[in-house]
Amino acid sequence: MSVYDVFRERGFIEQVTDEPQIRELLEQKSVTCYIGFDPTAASLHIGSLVPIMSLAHLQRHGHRPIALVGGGTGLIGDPSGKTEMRQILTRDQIDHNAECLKKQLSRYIDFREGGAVLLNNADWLTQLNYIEFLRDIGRHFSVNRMLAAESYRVRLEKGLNFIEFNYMLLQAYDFLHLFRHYNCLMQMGGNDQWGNMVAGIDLIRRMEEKTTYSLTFPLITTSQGNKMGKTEKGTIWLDAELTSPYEYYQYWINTEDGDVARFLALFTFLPMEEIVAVKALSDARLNMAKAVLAFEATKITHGAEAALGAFEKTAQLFGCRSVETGLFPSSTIPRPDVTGEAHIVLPSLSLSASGTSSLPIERRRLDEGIPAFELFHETNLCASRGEARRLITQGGGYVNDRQFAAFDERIGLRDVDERGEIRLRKGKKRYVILSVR
RNA sequence: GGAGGGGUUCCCGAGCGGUCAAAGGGAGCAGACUGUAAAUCUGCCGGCGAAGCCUACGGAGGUUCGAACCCUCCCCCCUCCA
Repeated sequence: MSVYDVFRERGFIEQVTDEPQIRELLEQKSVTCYIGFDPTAASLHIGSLVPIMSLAHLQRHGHRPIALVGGGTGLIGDPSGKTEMRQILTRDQIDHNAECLKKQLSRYIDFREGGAVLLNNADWLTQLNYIEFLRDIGRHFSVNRMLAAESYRVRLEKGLNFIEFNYMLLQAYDFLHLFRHYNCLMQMGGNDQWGNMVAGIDLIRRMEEKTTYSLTFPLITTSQGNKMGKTEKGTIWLDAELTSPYEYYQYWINTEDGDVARFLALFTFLPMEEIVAVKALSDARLNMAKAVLAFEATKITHGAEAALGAFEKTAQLFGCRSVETGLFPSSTIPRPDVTGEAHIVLPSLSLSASGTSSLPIERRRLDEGIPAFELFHETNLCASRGEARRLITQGGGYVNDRQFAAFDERIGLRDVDERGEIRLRKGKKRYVILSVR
């Protein structure tokens, strides 16, 4: 089975330039393909996971992926898919971000000798000479046709800056450069990149008289129509410092019912035969599928140990529901023991020890007791005391799973559990753990 | 450069001298129902322990007992013309 079939089957493909030829191409032993990543931030987020996974699949099938960090194009700003001009970052910021992305990408793809290649287009773009570039490259572009491109047409209504208008040329030039120096035959990317990718293909045809290809990924949205990885609380980053493995795990476990199978296909490596079975699941067993999704996705991004930590913390906070042995046999998520009845035996480790944030609190403050709403504010569970008061009055505040009777009820020593911790909870999902010292 | 139209709380968007912490919608938060899902219903949704006070309607001044609303200057955005 070729990667192309894998892409098809798992939902990675939105558009391709030439299906039969690309299929044939990818059946060969080692093809070089590239994807660009914008260094607009110091970390990638879930939105970049589809491209990342595609590179990983390519590599698993013996091809050579090139991850191109847009250190040079980042200085310009891609207008595609954006309604407003992007904030222009400084050279230093871009360089810093590009470095960070390199590190991050190497968690998914093997860049060691002979493996994938990691490049930064700043290396060649910043060397360009304006006049030469116009004469050699610019002359191959028709402004009329560029204006017809979807990405520019949208922006024409809002205002398109000249600097951004050049983005397409630079990206096309990247492809040309990679074709010449790395024999890169295909570019992949989000569907909003289609125009830029095709521009590269045209440029290569004109200058080198060779045919190259491109493949775009669908823009992944949830069945609610929301962009992946953006929650109201902010972006879900791939960097453990910015989004903890636990939060990452939680993001996935909160996947909507209708998205579970699709996401398992895109964001895990579990075999499709197992994923297809999700259709038959409902209720509790569908939630098991979500746990598997969360576990596998977390494992890919943060490693097995972190995934296990997130799994355990989740089990402790939300109660342990183990995944049946028969479901997703390929997943390494912890299972009930052989009898199939008992719950997973979890080490009763302190929650704060399971790699999650906990806040210290001094014992003597608990002697007198602290009014609940004050503590909720202090721990950032609520943005203001007023909000905390309202929350608790309405029944949304809990200590150790006990709902407060009054907003100014005092939290004191009697609320400390045997592990020396106090668990504050807001609603169903937000926890803060206080460890007494 | 000229002419016109705008900038209101997280977003959209009403308000055009007191009754405005500012309609309505969206988002968000919580409760109920559930499955840490969705949908639905209910409540909340600037800050301060309450009556009250403070901070807010692009910025700075001014008129007025009183200004988001009127006047002046400035800044920013959009449309048309050049």
